[in-house]
Amino acid sequence: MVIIIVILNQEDPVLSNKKTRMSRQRKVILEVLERCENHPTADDIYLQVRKEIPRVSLGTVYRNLEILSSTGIVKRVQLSGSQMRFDTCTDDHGHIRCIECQRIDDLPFDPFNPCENEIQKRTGYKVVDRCVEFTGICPHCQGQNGEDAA
Amino acid sequence: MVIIIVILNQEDPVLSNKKTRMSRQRKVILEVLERCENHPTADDIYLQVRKEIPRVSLGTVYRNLEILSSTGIVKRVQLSGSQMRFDTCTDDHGHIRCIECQRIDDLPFDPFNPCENEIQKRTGYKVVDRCVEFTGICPHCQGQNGEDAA
DNA sequence: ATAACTGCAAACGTTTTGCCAGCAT
DNA sequence: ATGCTGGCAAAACGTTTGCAGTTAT
Repeated sequence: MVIIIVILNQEDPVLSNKKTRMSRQRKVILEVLERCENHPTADDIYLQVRKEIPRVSLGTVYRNLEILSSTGIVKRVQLSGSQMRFDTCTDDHGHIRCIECQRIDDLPFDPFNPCENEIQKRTGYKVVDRCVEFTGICPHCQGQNGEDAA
Repeated sequence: MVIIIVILNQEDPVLSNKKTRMSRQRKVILEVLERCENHPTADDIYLQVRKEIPRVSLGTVYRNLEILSSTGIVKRVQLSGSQMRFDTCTDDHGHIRCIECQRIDDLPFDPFNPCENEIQKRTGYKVVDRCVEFTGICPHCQGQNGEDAA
């Protein structure tokens, strides 16, 4: 993962266009994002970063997430709920959220590939992206209250 | 579509549980929603309703959308962009948004049905809902600036 | 010197809430 | 009389922005 940072410092074509520097704040934000499994919100990230840089501001977190996502290193994912979420993994994949505990997991496969052509054919749209969220009850929560869940 | 309203007045089991009345405002909101093709935002709906009930408030629109969606008559759809969108059609379907003109169309078929079992099997989640948004360029916009789009 | 960056605080847009009055049962 | 409802205004919430000072090149 450090590779990303090194690439950035060494004139990554995408970032060098934007004359972007790898500040301490940005580095930590990226590290948090890589460490985090659960598609954190900006505020989640802020709280994590604060452990390391106590005076960091939420504005800085948002600004950096914006810059990082404009480069494609980070992906903003709009899932249900009122907050934007962020993700380092940029390949297409869906998400599944537990309606009990709110955890969000990645789908282990892409359910859409076979559909894009079909969509293009039937709607006339030229498809450029997709975003999917399933909701359900995760195995753990099914265990906890199997009666409800079933 | 009026059927819905009639049902509501005649003690629809869902709504009668909630002791919900069909007020003029709620009726108009529902009508706007049924007339609207394009997954309107609360504000879109507010502006439409105001044509008929000039003193209606935005709060009322939100309150009613909340009530209607809790009964399942209306579905909140969280798509990209900062605003919630609403939809009368409650059967599962995906959406596709044009990145040029922002219009949103329904997908003419459900690309997920075959996936749910697979997801359940592979993630252990019990799937209860799904939400999908594709983005692309609609046929109209492809025509307008085919060079860009292609 | 320049340009990117930060923290802070204010502003912004969307949604929710509290209050009191009105209306249907 | 009760309780769902509406209008209004304020609050809440997530996010963005302006500013002045700091840091890296």
